Amino acid sequence: MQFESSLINLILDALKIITPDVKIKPEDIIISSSEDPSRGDFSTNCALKLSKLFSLPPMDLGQKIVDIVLSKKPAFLDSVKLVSPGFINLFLSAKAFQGKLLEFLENSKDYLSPNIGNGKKVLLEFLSANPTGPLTIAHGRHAACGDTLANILKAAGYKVTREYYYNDSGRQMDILGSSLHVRYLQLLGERKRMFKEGYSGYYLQEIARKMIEKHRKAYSKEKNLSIFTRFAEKEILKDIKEVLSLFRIKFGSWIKETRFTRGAKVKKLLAYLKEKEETYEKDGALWFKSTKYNDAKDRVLVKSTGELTYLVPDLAYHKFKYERGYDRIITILGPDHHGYIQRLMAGIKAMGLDDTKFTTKILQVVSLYRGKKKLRMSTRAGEFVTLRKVIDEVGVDAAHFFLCMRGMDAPLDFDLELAKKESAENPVYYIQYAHARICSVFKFARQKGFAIDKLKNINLGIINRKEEIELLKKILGYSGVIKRGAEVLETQGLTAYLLELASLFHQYYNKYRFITDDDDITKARLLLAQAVRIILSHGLKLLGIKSLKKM
RNA sequence: GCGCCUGUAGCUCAAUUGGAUAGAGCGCUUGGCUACGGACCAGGAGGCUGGGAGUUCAAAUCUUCCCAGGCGCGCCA
Repeated sequence: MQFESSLINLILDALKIITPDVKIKPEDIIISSSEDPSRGDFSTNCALKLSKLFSLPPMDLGQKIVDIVLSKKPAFLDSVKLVSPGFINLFLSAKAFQGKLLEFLENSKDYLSPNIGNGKKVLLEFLSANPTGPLTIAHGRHAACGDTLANILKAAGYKVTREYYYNDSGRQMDILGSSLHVRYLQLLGERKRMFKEGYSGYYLQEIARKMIEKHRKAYSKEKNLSIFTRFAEKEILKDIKEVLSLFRIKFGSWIKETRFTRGAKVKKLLAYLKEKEETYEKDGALWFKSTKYNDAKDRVLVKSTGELTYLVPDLAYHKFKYERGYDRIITILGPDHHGYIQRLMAGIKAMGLDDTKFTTKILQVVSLYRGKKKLRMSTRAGEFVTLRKVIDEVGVDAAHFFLCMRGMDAPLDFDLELAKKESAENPVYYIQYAHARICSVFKFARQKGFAIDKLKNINLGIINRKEEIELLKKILGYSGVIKRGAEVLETQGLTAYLLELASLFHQYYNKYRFITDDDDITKARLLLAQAVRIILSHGLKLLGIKSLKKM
């Protein structure tokens, strides 16, 4: 069991003694680890928070809690101190920490995975780039963050499905097909110019070349351009999947929009909304009363031409998400979609679905720099650095780390030149180096006759130096980081934590030796290093980064 | 104009979601390699958290008004 749980129970018991009839839940007691040693190992603000409920001044309530806790003298506590304005600082014994190290090594799973998910099913939709061009660095951020978030959720005990939804029809896809058509005819020698809205990127020329290789002139007189759309879609998706595979990311589910544009599903959905009086007709179009659900304005569902708007298949898609029985449905969207969320939410409510299961996260933009120069990006104009190129330049590991390093709602500056120039001092190398260093220590230890997996009769009482306790505290804090990441749906807590852990390890390494003349000390310290290694490796894996034995 | 996001050290960003003295990295600067890997470590300088008012034991965090930047506001997708 984690220290926090034991401490919460301790406080709860004390509160029960003070006033038996006041009901306090474990969630009401917040135990936080202290960064300043003078404030103990952990502290709680419960006396401040609960002072009104108990109608006692914080210091008085705090004193009562402290008195009761002290009277019990639990073995793992050294001392308890009340500090103005009402914080209670808890000092744990070194022995308590030593015991946890042993527990960690014997059953590390419990300390790596907080299990707040309880096997609940989560659908995480992310990336969902339409197949109109190669993936860019912005897509890379969606891919890296989404994937790591899925890993964190899984580590926290959820069952996660990664889903990719894309448009394979509609105006943009038509333009894509027409653009390929132009390139195709150009390559066959026709004098034809790319139209204004067309996709003029180089990749369509390559795809046109492939089409000629495969079909020669067969489609030179073709009037139905959907042949071209399908061909482009297929090639671009192939490229996207290839890059994702390079980027070590795998989706469990790929969903096409056309699945929801045809057949009975749409008719049924529209009929349902009509019956529930969520719609009305105006100017020959069918409107959705989304303002009923806090949308800024009502939205068209069926255009006066009889065509569907984007919203309709998307609503059908979200209904499909619910039909598959997920407990939570999370979608990561780009900032250009934030205006869309309200109407989607409105639709979910109008369809009678449980909107509390549904969460959207907006992932902010990435600006790519080469030194001071900002690189402009436009898929249509074909001006961009592809994700593939970025991976080539800075490597998969560094790319993953940098893209997961910032909060989702903070815009990210990604400087290629800096990433290359600094590659020797990259944070990701700093962490990987800590891991490699530990492996190297183990190798040396083995030569001296200490095999890490065969250590027995360890006297962990030797682990009692300030730096060692600090490392242990950090180690034990890992599952809390995972828990929090799963709660707030962020990746950057994990990257920050791993940097801190690596830093503590490097500090320790520089100050103390692992292999010493004293066998007991050697063994105990090797076990400490092993715990650090297990966490580094686990955390890096969640980030899609390799743990290296040698660098 | 309306809506969303952002504003913290020279730069890029944190801050246990309202906690105690606001922290890292880069850059700048002073030091440290005859033992497990120097891709490392120890120290220093650098702040009115964009500005004002409010809420309370406690505000970078919440409310409100300004200022600055980004994005969105189609019978596009």
